[in-house]
Amino acid sequence: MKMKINIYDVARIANVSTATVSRVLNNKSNVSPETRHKVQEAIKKLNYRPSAIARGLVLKHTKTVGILATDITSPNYARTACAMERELFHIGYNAILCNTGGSIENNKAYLQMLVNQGVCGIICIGSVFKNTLQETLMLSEFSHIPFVLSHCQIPADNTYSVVINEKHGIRLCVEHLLEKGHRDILYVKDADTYSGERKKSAFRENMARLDLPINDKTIFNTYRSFEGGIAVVKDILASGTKFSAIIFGDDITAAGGLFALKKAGYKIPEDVAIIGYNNSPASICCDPQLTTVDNKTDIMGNLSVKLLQTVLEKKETTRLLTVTPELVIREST
Amino acid sequence: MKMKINIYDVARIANVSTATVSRVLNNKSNVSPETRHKVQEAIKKLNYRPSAIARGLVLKHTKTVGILATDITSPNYARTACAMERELFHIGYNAILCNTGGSIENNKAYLQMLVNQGVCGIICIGSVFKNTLQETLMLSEFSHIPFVLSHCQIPADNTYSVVINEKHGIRLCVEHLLEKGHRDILYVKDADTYSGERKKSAFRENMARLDLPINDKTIFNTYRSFEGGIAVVKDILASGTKFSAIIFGDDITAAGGLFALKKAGYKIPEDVAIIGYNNSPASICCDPQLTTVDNKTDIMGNLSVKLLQTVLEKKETTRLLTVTPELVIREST
DNA sequence: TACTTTTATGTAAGCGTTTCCTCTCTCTTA
DNA sequence: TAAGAGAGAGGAAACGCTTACATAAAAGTA
Repeated sequence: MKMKINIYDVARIANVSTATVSRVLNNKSNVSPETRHKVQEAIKKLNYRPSAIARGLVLKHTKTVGILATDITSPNYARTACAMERELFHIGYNAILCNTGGSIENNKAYLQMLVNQGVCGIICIGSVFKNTLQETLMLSEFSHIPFVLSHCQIPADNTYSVVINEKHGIRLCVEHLLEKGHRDILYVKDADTYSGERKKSAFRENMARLDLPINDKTIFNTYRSFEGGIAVVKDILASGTKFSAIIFGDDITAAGGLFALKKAGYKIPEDVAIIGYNNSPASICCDPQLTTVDNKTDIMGNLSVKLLQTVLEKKETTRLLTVTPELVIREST
Repeated sequence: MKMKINIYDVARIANVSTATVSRVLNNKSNVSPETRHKVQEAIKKLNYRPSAIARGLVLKHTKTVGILATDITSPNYARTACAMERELFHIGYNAILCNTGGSIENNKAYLQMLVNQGVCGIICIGSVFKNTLQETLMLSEFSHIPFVLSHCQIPADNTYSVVINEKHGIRLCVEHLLEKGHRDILYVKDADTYSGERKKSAFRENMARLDLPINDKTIFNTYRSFEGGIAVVKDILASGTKFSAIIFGDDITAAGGLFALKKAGYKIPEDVAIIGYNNSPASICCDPQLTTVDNKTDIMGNLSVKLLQTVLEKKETTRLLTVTPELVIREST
């Protein structure tokens, strides 16, 4: 019993050579309409599907791209990864998912694995990758394959970036709070990533630009989680800093902060206004619902794929795409 | 300039045949220790990595498995998919991610694509697949590859299942509420899936078993979302049904319900107790925090992969694994 | 009409592995 | 000492495709 139909079977049935079958398969010219039709009939009759593996072997690459993420459990990354995969499938590619967990060794192992699999491109989600990639990408074994970096930039010939304008996101927050009459605004940084750093400095700049008070007691640090939010509010209250609004680096941290502030007797938004970041599902479940910044992560995913596509088609393209976040105003401000 | 090192290069440097290199690569016997060592040195020296594609061609399959999900944007699925991918990588496989969006055509297209890619197994997350798969899997083109179904069962030779005991999950909810003194318990079904159906009937059974009132006004329907939760609470209040507790099919729906009840002047949990389902990040952000059921989705992911692995190794194995959910008691009850 | 060009098709090599088969050499054993 | 067994290694085919090259027929050109 024959396991799988191959191109020879089709050639035999259609009474042509395998070269011809291959030509119709790949929509090459130089095939007469009648022959083309004959071949297509044979394909249909046999229900033939070309083996992506065999094709990959001769072409030295497959229509596959690797998606490297630290952890798609995080809602933003999940949204991005999902959008990417959809778009990839739509244009005939498929996606190998890699959750590196942020470890450098894993990262390298994954990259290695991806090139062995013959991926034609790699997309990285998240700014954590900057560290690893910076050095790794210089290695010759990766230099031939294009990288699209979502959320970070690296000066290497084979990298392209899609970034979010965090500066603008923070600016929207600060200006919104100012409009609402707040002047004593705090910022909570909850991640040691490049993106976290950029948001923090954007906060500084905007506060300075608008002549709002800014010093070493207006920025607090914690870790991204509900508990991290609770902890930082404790710090804030203990510090005795004067404040009427807090911007958090992420919704989940904001949710924890909100929780703690309410427990401490503050009314939100009357006593203190709160803004989260990332517009995650949780932000809507808070009471009051969180004002937050939507990072358009799905759009970033789509754009990343489209960028990669134009690179793969060897078309002229820009190396950097910037998307603009939006403020989602809800009850907490 | 040579693009990539191949097995011939290694053979040449080690002064052996490619057959021998292949044997050490695959840890076959019949290689003398000295030869093995020579080859390993050559591999290290050249930094050689065998091509997964070429290997795939001769083996007719790659160390790749497809993960079919409707939408990994949903926190549970993301958690499962993430756990699966981690475990797969750990045992040397990689994962092709597929977000079908629930459409039957997509589903078939994805399956087709996966077999063309030579995956050695497919894991499906979610009970939606039952419909499509039931018929599709009978097709001979899929019969040779093993399927692991997370969340559903299908009577086909090449399928294996990992399911969650929803019955038990619901039982925990009802008994917990009964302990708290509730008798008038409502159930909100928010998904037309097999799993949704099972939870609903489990609710019926448990209410009956415990002699609690159950009729056509104790079960309500809506769609899974914050808004769906708001809408169903409106329905419930309009129906005039007597109730002191509500179990929702999902946290996000519960969050919407909670929101609506508070707006309507109910105190939670004093006036009415609420239980969600799935232990999603959002459940912790609600005020009061939601009591919910943890589906152990990461464990399900791990088990799915392990099940697949034993199948691939042709070892004897059970066709069905059941995991037991846990009640997470928080403030809303 | 005789030529060049274009179009349609076939032949066969090659992509990088694995593995079956063969061969040689050494070690047993009668 | 000769035959047989077993271990270690190599030769070469096979996996299913693409494509450079070759060839033949058709079409265009003068």
